[in-house]
Amino acid sequence: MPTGRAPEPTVLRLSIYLRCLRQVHAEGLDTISSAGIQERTGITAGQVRKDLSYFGEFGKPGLGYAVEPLLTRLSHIMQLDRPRKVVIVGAGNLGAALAGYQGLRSSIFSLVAAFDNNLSKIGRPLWDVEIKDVRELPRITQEQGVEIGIITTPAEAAQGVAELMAQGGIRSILNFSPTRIVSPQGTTIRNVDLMKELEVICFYLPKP
Amino acid sequence: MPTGRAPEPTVLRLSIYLRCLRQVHAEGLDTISSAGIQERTGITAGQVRKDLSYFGEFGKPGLGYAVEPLLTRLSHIMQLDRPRKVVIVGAGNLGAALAGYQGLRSSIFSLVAAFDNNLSKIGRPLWDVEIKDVRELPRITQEQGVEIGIITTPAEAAQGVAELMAQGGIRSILNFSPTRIVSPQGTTIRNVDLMKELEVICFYLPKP
DNA sequence: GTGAGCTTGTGCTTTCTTTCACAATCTCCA
DNA sequence: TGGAGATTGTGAAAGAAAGCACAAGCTCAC
Repeated sequence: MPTGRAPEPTVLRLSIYLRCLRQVHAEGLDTISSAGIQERTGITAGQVRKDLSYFGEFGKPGLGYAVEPLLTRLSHIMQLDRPRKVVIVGAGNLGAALAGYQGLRSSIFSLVAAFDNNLSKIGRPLWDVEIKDVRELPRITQEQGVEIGIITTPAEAAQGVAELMAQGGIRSILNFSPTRIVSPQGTTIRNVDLMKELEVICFYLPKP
Repeated sequence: MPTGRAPEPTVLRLSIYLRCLRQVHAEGLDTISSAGIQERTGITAGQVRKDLSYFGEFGKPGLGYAVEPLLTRLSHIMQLDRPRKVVIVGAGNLGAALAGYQGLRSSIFSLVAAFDNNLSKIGRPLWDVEIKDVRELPRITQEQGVEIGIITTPAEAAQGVAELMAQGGIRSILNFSPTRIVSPQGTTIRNVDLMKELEVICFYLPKP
């Protein structure tokens, strides 16, 4: 097991391995080799082995990896082995769509509230939660022990929301707004930028 | 100007520069330095200069970059200088949210249709387009010259949809379904994996 | 018990990115 | 016109990630 901590690209792939393992497990297989993972994920076998080796020795030579134990270990490493509460700020189209997402009603994630600053939305139901005033965010997230925040507001509001979240004890933020947020002290931010993806895809369109 | 083509990380940043430049332009500035871009985007000035240098010499020493010309040049490089037609397949929550996205009704992108395979959805309106039978996709995209496809179906359907898209002449695909798609010959795929983002964010939660 | 056959973990090599630093170039004001 | 000040473009160095190849280890059939 290497000494330093895993590089970011490895962490991104961990989530892919996890999905693969869940599927393999559902299919009833007990064991899978790095070559088998390559076949299902497209990630080369060598890469798989190197990635996993950052966290320990999980495989048996000649046999491969035992699916269930590896699933358990990886879930633990990814900190997906206990429930996490999530809030969404910005009850527009995207916010509403994400709020309805089944992945936020799983054994791991649960959506506890949605927030907006638009008075005509506040108080209304959104799927199975109620839209609350964003000014209540710090109090509510603190009280409920919310750890993850999702931002789906317009760009102008994003920085302020991130700060409210930090104030409310949220440590990890997923930002869908098309702007850079300067991380409040102690928080991690990941950006998902739909417009960027759309533009980048154009770059790769065949040149005339 | 370096000979080879730009590395992928550079292309991703190009889109960020573009957004920054649009904003700076809207503010009425004529000129911006790499340091100025760093201030607004967080990308280091040296990185900015190197990225841009892959495509030409756009700046003037002592002055910086002329905003409008650079905007034009970058738009051209990203192939964002002419309209692109887009279709969405999968009229669920996420598909519907994306279909309503203003960015798909801009001077560059226009949404021409949404598709689904669910009979109860086919024929219904979705914002300003109609939901059509996915089996009509190849014909319609071919006729209309659609270049970009967005997949928001469940995982099981994604591969088949990608193939229909390829058949309909689509060359670039944005895949939101939580699965790996094997690119049909001649198409580029970019994946946006929401569940993955959510899981990865957990990894970065402070360890207890 | 033993050997054939897989498959892992990992050091080494190669490739890809980022950072650094500075000569060259341009502007602008006196 | 000339010189101070700013800022670029880029080669060279450092750093990060991916690919490779193989010794070591495990299994299983006979």
